[in-house]
Amino acid sequence: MVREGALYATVAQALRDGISRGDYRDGARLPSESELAETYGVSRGTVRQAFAALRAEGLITSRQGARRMVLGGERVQGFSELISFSAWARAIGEQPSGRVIELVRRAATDPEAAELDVPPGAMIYHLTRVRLLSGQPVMVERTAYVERVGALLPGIDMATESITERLAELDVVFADADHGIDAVAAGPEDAALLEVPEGTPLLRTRRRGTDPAGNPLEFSIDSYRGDAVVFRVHNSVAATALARTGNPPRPTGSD
Amino acid sequence: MVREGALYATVAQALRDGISRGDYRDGARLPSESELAETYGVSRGTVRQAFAALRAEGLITSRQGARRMVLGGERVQGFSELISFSAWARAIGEQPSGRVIELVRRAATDPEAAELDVPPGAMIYHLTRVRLLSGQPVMVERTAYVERVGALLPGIDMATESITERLAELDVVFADADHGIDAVAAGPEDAALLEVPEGTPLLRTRRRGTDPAGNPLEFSIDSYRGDAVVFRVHNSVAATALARTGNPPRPTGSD
DNA sequence: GAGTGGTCTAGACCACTTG
DNA sequence: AAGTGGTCTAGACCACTCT
Repeated sequence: MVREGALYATVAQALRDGISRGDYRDGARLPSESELAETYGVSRGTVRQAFAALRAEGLITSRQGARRMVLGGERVQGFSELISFSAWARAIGEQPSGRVIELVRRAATDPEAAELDVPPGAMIYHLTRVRLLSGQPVMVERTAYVERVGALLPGIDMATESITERLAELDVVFADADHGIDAVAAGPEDAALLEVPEGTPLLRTRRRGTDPAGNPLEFSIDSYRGDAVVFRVHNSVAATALARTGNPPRPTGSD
Repeated sequence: MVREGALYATVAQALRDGISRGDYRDGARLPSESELAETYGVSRGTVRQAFAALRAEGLITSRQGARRMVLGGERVQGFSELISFSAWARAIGEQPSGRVIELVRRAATDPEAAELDVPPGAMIYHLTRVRLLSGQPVMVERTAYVERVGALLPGIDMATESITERLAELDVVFADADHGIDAVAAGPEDAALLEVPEGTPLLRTRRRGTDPAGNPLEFSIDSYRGDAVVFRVHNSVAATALARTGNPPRPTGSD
C-alpha cells in the first residue's frame, strides 16, 4: 500500500487493495462509513470521499440505507491507461512497442486546427505510429500535437518510451479526454500497417486530450484491429448525478 | 428551472442552465465557490458537491488555485442516453422506432446465465429488435432479460415505447451499466436486418445493466452500423469511466 | 499577497434499508 | 427500531494560481 498525498486517497487505495485481494468478494458488503472512519482515524467525510472515488470507477454500488457492495467484473483502473497505449499494455500484462512511420512539422489542416483550438494553418507536429502488443501490430496511431508539445517529441525515444509518461515528466500533463468511437473498414494503408486484409473492421477512436486548464494538447485518431481490443465503459446514475427525467406517478390525480 | 430534491442538485442545474444559456461561455471563468455559496445561501460544501457533478460530466475544468472554467465541445448527456436507444435518439433530434423480430421465454445459455447472475438454465426472456432512426435501420439489438423483468415486456408496446422508460415507471430502475465496445464484420443475419453487405464493419456493444443494488437486469448485444453511430465518452483524471480491455491476437509461433 | 480550490473535521438531521 | 448512507453546515488549514 503506497502512501498517497491525501488521506481519502489512502483510504480509497486500501479499499481497492482489499477488494482485489479478495477481502471483500464480489457481492460482499463493505464496512460502513463509521467503521472505516474509526479504523483509519479519519472523519466520516473523508471516508465518503474515498467511497466516491470507487463509485466513480464503477467498483462498488451505493444506495441510501444499505451497505455498499462490491460490483463484479474485472476492471482496468485509471485515467493513464486510457490515454497511454504503453500504460494500458503494461496494465494487461503485454509488452508495448511502437514503430514510427512519420513525424513531421507542418501546417494544421482545418479539422486539426479546430480540434486543437489553434488558428487555421498554425504549425503543428504530426506523428504516425504503428503500436504493437508483444510484437503483433494492433493499432495505427495518427496524432496531431500542438507545437509547444510537439517540439518536445524529437527528444523522446518513441520506440521504447511512453510519450505520455515522458511528457508528464516535462510537466505536460493530460487531465481530460474526449473520445469518439466508431467502426470503419480498413483502407489500403491501415491494412498494410496492421497486416490485415483491406475491409477488415477497425475500431476507431478520435481523442482530444487537454491539460488541467482545458487547453488542447493533442488530437489523435487511433485505429485498432477489431479483434484486438475491447473498450469498456462503466457508467451509472451516480456518476452523472443527474436528475431522473421520469414522471413519478402522482397519487393525487391527473395532469 | 425545476426544483430538485437536493440543494446541490438545484445549484448544479442552475449552473448547467447558465452554461447552456451562454451566461458562461466556452472558456469563461465560473463564479468562485464562496460567491455561489452566498448567492444561493448554501454552504461551501454544497457548492462543491454541485461542481463535482459538473466535473464528472466533463462540463468544466477544476484546478487548485484557479477559477473553474467551461469546457468546450458538445456533450453526450447522461446515463439514460447510453442505456436507452430511444433517449439517445431523441437527444440527437432523431425519431426512434423499433421492429420486433422475436421475443421468447427460454432457458439461458451459459454466457447469458453468467452475465445475468442466474443459475445455468434458468428461464429468461430474449428479445431481438431492429432499431431505426427516422426509418433507417441502424442497430440490431439482442437483449436477455432476467425473468422478473422480462415478464413485464408483453405489456409494453415495443414498437413505439421506450422499454427502459416504461420499466422505470414500473419501478425497474437501471443504476449502473458496463459496456464493452468492439468492431466486428456483419454476419449474414445482421447484414440482412441492417440492409448492408456482409462483412460491413459494425460497432458492437455488449452491455450489462444492473439495478441500484447491483443485481443484473439485462444483458444486451447491440450491433450498430459503423457509419451510423459514434460513441462519445468523456473522462478525466477526476472521473474515469472508460477502459480498454485487451484481446491481443495470439502469435501462432512461440509463447 | 490575495484569492481560490483541495482537504479535513465534527457535528446534525433526514430517508431509506434491514432484521 | 437500529443502522446506514445522503445531505448540509460552519468552521479550519494548506497548496496553488494569478497579477
